Amino acid sequence: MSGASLAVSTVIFALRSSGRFGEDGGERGLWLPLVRRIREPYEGRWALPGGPLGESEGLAEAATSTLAKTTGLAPRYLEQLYAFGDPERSGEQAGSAGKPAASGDRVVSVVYWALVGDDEARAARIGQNVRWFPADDLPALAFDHELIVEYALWRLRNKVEYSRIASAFLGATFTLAQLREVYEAVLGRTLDPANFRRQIEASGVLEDTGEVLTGVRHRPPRLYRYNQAVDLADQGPLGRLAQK
Amino acid sequence: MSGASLAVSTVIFALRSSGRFGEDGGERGLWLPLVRRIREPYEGRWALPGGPLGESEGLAEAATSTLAKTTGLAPRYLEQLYAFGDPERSGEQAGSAGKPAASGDRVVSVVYWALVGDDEARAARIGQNVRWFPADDLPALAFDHELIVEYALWRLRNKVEYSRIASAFLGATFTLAQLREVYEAVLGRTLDPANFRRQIEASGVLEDTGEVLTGVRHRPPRLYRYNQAVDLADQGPLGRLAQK
DNA sequence: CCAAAAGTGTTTAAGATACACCCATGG
DNA sequence: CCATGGGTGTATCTTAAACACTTTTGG
Repeated sequence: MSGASLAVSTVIFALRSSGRFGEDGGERGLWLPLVRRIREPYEGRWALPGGPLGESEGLAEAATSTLAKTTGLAPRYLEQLYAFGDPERSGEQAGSAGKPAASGDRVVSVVYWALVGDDEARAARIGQNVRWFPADDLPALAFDHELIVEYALWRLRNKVEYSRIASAFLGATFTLAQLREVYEAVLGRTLDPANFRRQIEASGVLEDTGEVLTGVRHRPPRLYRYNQAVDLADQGPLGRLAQK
Repeated sequence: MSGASLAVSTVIFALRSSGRFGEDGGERGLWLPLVRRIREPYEGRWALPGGPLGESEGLAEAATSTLAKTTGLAPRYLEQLYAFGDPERSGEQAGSAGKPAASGDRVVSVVYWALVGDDEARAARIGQNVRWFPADDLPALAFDHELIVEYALWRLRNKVEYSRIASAFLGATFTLAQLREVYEAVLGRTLDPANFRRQIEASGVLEDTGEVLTGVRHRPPRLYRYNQAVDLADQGPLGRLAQK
């Protein structure tokens, strides 16, 4: 009936220090895992993890299972990005040295984007054909995956400014400085600590745990947690559907 | 390979006076065309227009062709809304008297939303099983289409505030009052004419045509057109892809 | 001249930004 | 007591909202 087969792919973001992945220190930045293609088309190129949609699987469910298979992680946040379905998107890319696909295999990809926690990503099991890359320094990708990653980054940077998704990169409790560092890394610019504090407090998304973080060689910062009543990401009527 | 067939549906919005469709006068409001289902499941119920994805058709292309088949219209604006693919979404709805679907026919729907012009919608050819309904007073719909329409309305109302999509409801040139009426109808509240003028002027999306609209029994208003250089709807990296 | 909507000006309030300054802890 | 980041106060700038007022047409 339908003229296309259906796949689900996921853009997975983690926030890590910019040295080698798994080490501490240095600037924090966004990283994402890619898988190396072992078949034509684009054999040998890096691509977004994904796979065909299972018979009785929901779309978000398929994205979650891809994420688990690739990294062994569960997403802290998951949202649909876009459905890509141009007939030519499996073919050659302009200016690319990649091998063009044989035509006839039409694939529509429903793409999700996910955020995983800092600590969890560190412990992520990594397979033979899986590697993490800095989001701002990617190799040439298969298919139209470069456009997809670019769009996912754009969505993430927009959304971090009007929702509380930044919390997905952190643990259950955190200091305002840690939260601010997430914002700074995602947005790529520094923020005034004083004004950041006021903005977050005014938004009402934080709760004071009453505890402080000790062991630092300066005044101990308070620990906060996110207010459960505030939705992780405002998606309107889709809210109940998105994070079930 | 894939366990689901693929369909493309479209939520089509027109802005019309709230009397009977095709007449003048009264409040302006959003209307949308629905088609009556002539087969199980949900036979006799109203549903969003749509159909299976053609073999060599792009997703947006399929949405446009559905729109043409249903209303004879070309969209002034078209954007992907969401891909719906829960395995149970073809089944019965809670509290509904509709007939549940036979299971086994899994359908993933990529849904688009479209805006059509006032004047064009008036001349739209209407088929036997197609009827326009006010967006705020819909009958019970088939499948999960009520949720889909609700989400489309939410997106439209959000987007009208930070993009220039309102122009899609108007002709090539228009007065500020006409533009304001579009905003008021979509948002469902009145806006201060003085402040509206300043906001729009400050945003830089309008160009003065130098002409005025005559024949009104008060001071003739200026006619404006939209600045081509400003993108119709900011979709970031997808901009080039969205309106091609 | 009058009604009606176009268009301008002004006042006020709210929000964002910049930055000075005090606080509390480890060493 | 000093260095360091946590946390507070405040002056300033920008933007949005409310609303009085002037302008220009048709009747």
